[in-house]
Amino acid sequence: MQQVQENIFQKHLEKGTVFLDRNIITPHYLPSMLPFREKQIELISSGLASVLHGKKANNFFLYGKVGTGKTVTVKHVLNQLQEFIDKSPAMVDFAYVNCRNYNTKYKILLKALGKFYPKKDFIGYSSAFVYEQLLNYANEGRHLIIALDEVDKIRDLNELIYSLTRANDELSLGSISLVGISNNLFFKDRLDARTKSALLEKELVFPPYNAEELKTILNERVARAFRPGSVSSSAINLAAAIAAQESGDARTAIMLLLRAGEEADKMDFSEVSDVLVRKAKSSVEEEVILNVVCTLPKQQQLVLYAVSLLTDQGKGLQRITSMGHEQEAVFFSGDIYNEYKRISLSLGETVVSSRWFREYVNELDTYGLLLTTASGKGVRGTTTLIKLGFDAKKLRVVLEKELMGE
DNA sequence: CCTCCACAGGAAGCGCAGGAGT
DNA sequence: ACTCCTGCGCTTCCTGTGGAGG
Repeated sequence: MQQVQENIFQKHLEKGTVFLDRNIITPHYLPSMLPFREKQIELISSGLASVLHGKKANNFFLYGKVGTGKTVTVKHVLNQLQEFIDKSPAMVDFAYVNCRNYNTKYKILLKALGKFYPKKDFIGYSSAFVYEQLLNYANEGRHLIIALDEVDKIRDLNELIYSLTRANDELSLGSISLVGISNNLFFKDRLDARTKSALLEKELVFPPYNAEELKTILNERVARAFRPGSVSSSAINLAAAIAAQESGDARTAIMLLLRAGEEADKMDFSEVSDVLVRKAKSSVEEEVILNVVCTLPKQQQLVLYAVSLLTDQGKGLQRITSMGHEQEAVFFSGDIYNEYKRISLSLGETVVSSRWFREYVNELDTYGLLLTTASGKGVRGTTTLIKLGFDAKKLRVVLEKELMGE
């Protein structure tokens, strides 16, 4: 009697899983339908459609918080445009650039040119040459659209916008238009007037999703990402509710279900329940924080560490609330500065002036890592009260790894 | 009331790196 | 290869605000 030896990988394939197509429930997945963004899609596509009539398109500027569908919407519109010009060729081309990775004028132009001339390699050529090539490409009568995701990350944005608007004046045929995307609402203030009026020709706001909308989005994804019936409706509702409460962020909602699904597989459960979603909550939160915190400059990490250390040690001010006395982790900016100085010195890091320290605090505030309030009345004239935006213990662990890891 | 303290945030300026012009 | 220019990160200085205390 001959027994067929099973391949050792077979059992992993047959091992139960709640997923049908895990890829669909990741934040990178590009869905073909974008519920609750019909208006934005319509506005952008009608604005860009003028390139099909051989005219320059409007410059667009889109902003909204993380996970409000800015990137997905733009990619969706561009995909549709590609499909359209595949069928009925037009002198139109576009490039999508994520400026987190390509954060200077030169790198961006190079990246765009790489899309326009897939066969050529421009690495090593001068900035002026690359710019000329781009102009030549447009001057053959092409209308170009360049989408700049995370525009606020560009170091020499004024320079870039100036070059590209000037390019349009120089071109006899063709044009170059921009679609800027940002989640930093304050970054507009850092631009000079000329750049502002050029880039902000048409502005579009992406509002956060509410719990109902998130539910619809999740339901649609779950139907294709998971096996039928393997996700309880209470799990979906909870994931939507958590994400809506935090920030209206579809990315968080999707990550919650992804992690909950992975946990279900690990435990050999056949259903993703709300219990697993709740369990996934802290690990997703940590992931989000970790991503933001790790990309912070060292000095800002030190400031953040000072606040989390003081918070964790329970040294906050005692404040009187309507509920009576409560220990709350609120600090004066001066006390944080002293703690920051102490930590930096002991780690052998440079110590910045208190003026610059205040700039760091403001920046951490815009990321939501710190919550600041003007003291108003009752304390030390006008000062800033500082509170931690996230769990002190978790932040402390992450930062200690970051700062003292090596 | 005046002065001092503790701080906010604007303005000017400084050293540096890197890109452009020659 | 060299200067010149420019933007960036930062310090220094300064004006303003408002409570605390003499």
